[in-house]
Amino acid sequence: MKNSQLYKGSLNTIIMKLLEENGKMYGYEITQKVKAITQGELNITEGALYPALHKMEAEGILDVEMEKVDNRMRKYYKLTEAGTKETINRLSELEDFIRNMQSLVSPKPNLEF
Amino acid sequence: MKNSQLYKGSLNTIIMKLLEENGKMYGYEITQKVKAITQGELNITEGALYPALHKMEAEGILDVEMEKVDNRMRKYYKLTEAGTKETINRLSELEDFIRNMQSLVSPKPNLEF
DNA sequence: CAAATATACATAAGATTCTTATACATAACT
DNA sequence: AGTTATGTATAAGAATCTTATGTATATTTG
Repeated sequence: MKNSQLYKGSLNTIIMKLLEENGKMYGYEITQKVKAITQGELNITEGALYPALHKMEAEGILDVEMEKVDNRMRKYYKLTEAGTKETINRLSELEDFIRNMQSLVSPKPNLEF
Repeated sequence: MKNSQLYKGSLNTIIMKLLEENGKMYGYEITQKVKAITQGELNITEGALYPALHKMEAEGILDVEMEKVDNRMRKYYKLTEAGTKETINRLSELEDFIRNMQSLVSPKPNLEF
């Protein structure tokens, strides 16, 4: 994804959130969207992306729909019903994660005194 | 660490930040501190912690100091000079990471219109 | 007082996730 | 004609973590 190890473990959540927002997307589109949103800071590699998509499909999180555009094949992915539910959990976990990390790096002043 | 995959890759940053803040700490103390700060949400396992500490020591990020307390051994870790510099980078990366993740999950409204 | 829990460190096997490299194919640009 | 962009795919290896186990002392609890 980039040099920072921190993104490890966040790819599925990112994909699910983008699909929740955009209905359906294809792999290459996801990489470009993420690059655009993060202003080039986060580049998802194909070696990480495609296995992740395949796994989520196998798990019943995603559905696939093939489409031929400009003589090139596209595989559109969208969330299944179970995937939509799981996305809610993932986003909630992400909020907790961010909150916990912020607590760790910028501890609140002790309000008891 | 917990059930959420999101913490994967953040352990070293957490350790470094705690050591920057507290001067020196030993392994068990780190696990308890993290548990307290996150109100029990994040539990660092020994299987993750000790190899991480040993690796950072080997990389010159941490220094070790043994101490015997109550007839039990403690290994205190503290940041080396190089470790202190690296901590600044890591914390900066963490800020970027959190900012990017927030952009991805809660995209800002387009201000061009 | 015996058993369980807390304190304290350590490692090994396996799972998961990612990087790096490679592969194939078409379209567009230079 | 060659490079870049678009588009998907996989395989080998690295890195990080989980789970399980091991050792040892101190404290609490039934």
